[in-house]
Order: sequence, then C-alpha cells, then structure tokens
Amino acid sequence: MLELAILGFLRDTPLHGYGLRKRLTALIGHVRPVAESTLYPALKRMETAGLLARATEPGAAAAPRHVLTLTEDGERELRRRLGTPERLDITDENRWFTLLAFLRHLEDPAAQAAVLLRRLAFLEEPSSFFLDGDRPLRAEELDDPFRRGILTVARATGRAETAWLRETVAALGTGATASGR
Amino acid sequence: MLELAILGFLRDTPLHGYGLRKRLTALIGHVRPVAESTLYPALKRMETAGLLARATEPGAAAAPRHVLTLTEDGERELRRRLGTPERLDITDENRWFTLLAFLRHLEDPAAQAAVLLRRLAFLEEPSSFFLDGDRPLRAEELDDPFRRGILTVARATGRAETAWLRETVAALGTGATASGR
DNA sequence: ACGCAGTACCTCGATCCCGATGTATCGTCA
DNA sequence: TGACGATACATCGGGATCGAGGTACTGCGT
Repeated sequence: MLELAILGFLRDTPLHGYGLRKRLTALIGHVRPVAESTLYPALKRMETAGLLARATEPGAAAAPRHVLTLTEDGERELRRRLGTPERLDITDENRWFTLLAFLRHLEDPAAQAAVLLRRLAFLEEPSSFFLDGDRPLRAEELDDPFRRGILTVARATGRAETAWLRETVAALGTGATASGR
Repeated sequence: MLELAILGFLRDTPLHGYGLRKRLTALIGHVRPVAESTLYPALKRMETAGLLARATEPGAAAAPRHVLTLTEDGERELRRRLGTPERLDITDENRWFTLLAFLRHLEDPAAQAAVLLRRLAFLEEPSSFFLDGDRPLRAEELDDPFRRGILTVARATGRAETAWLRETVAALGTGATASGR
C-alpha cells in the first residue's frame, strides 16, 4: 500500500521524501499514520530495486534534499500494480482507496473498468461475519446491537459503493470518458 | 487487532486454535485473511503473558487439541482494550469493526457510549485526502472520477455510521438497554 | 489402493514496520 | 536570547507478520 502510493505520487511529479510524507499523511494519515521510519527505508528499498532515482540537491533549507523521480521500471511497476492488483488490494478498504487514488494512471478505460469490476464482484460475494458453532448467523438473529451495527454500516457502505461502481463502469464503457486531467 | 479478537472470542467460550481460526476467518478473513503462522505464535505470546491458559486434551481427531481459556488477567486486558482503545482502533475500519464485535463485553453502557462517542468525534473531524502543493483539494475541484469516488463513498459511509452511532448512543443513554444477550 | 480435503498443530527465515533517537537548519514568537 | 515547531534526513533494535514447509490422523470418493 505504501509502495503503491509512493509510485503513484511520483508519477504525478518528482518529490523529495518530506513532500511525499505530507501527501501520504493527507491521503491515509488520518486512518493509518505513516511513520518516517517506515517511509525512508521503503524509499531506499525501491531505489535499490530500480523503481526510483534520487537526485541530491544540496542546500536550500537545512539538510540536502533528495529529489525522487520515477524510473521507467517504476512506471511499469505502477501500471502492473494498478492493472493486476492482488486480492488484498481489492478487499482491504485502505488498500482499495489507495489504488483508486491512482487508477487514472492506468489510462486504458477498459483496464480501469476491469479493476472496478473486480471490486464489484468482491462486494457482491456473500459474507458471514459471525458463527454459532459452524452455522453462520444472519443480521436478524443478532441481539447484540454493536454487531448489528457492524452489519448495518457494512450494508450501507456496500450499497453506496456498488452504486458508484456501476455508474462509473457504465461511464467508462460508453466512452463518456472518465479519464480526467 | 488479532489479539483483541482472540480475547473477545475466548471471552464467549473456550476454544482450541483451529476453532478460533474459523471464527477469525469469518469475522475478518474476507477482508484480511489470518495466516496460521500468525495465529499460533500469537497464542503462544499471549499464553506467556498470562492472558490465556491452555488445557491439553489428547486424542479426539488427530493431533492433541489445546483448549484455550481466558484467564482473569486476560479478561482484564480485554476490558482495558475495549474501554480505553488506542487511536488506531478508532480510526482504522478493520480494527474498529473488530472492537465493535466485542464491545458488549464492556458491560457498562456509559463506558460503551464513551467509546462510540470517540468514533463519532473522529468521523466528524474534517479530513482532506488530496493536496495541490500545500492546499487541500475539495471534492468539487477533482476532475479525476476515481478520486471523486473515494470521497463519494467515504461520505456515504460516514453518514450511515454517524446516524447509527447517534442512535445507539441515545439508546444507551436512555437506559433503553442495548446490552443484549 | 490411493489421493485428497479437512482437522489440528508447529517452526523457520525473510521481510516489514514502528518507536526512539540523532543530526542540522530556518523562521517565528516571546 | 532562547525555546519551539517546521523542514529534512537517517539508523537501530525489537517485534509482528507471512509464506513455505513439516507432522499426523480421519474420512470420503473413485
């Protein structure tokens, strides 16, 4: 998730670590803060892997800034992660939102629609949250208001997102282009 | 999150590792599967910490089953985690749902309401997902349909959950008891 | 007779993540 | 003058997580 966001932000514009951190914090920080001690090693990792290039730009304010740019391999990797996401990217809300935030970089509307359809398929899978022994429990059987709340909220979320997904997939299909920018 | 769920399930009834795994998979597995190699070390950790007791029950089917029970320390720890959750338990949806799934074990309606109010306060915090330089961008300024989707879905979810929270807090307050069971 | 899926438990190594801590400069407010 | 917060980068150690693999038995289908 972190790496996807880094690739996505750098696809927009070169940034130094600190600027990246600001954007990451705005995107997912309110839900899951990103520690500096996670970001910098990640950048090093990705640089070693050839996804990022680092241009040291001395002076300015305080320490020398390392301006990071996406390499061609990095762009390819971004497209790969967006176009053929792993299951967790589809199922986990945080990861899914991160992916959505950069899906426009996929460019091909059909490929974008395919990704949205995977999420739609996941949302339409029946899911049972609680078991009584081995038997799954339905919402109406729960006398726990908090557990009922989980189901209530999950259903409302599912409905809203399903509607948005269908709408957007349709728009992508008709060529009523949703490519933006 | 894992440990909270373990404490919560064992509060309901003693279980062996495999049964625990079944329940964990039902609760959060569709979003984030729990690997066995995460569960068993976690159980060992918690047993060492004195939160769990293990009764070896030989035979039955195949390998000897280790039936796990919550100790008194374990119950105290569960109440502590439910009553004074850390920020991540409030902000991260997965963790929050896990907490909700066991909030009834807190028993005191006022304490339950206090936890719900923390989530409510978080949902009412203004949040900006995207930056243009340093300036936060509002939904209407986005020409990216996917990013607009993030905001659309997040708003719908927020509204549904806020409504449910207010309702439930009110019910807890009036003593129109929501304690269930 | 054999394989395979399910039940049930466990270990190892690689990787990732995080809190604490350190370095250094700049601008602002008191 | 001095404290503080923001900018900017980095390391270290401890801990959590995971995939791959291993052990062992039962029961079903073919």
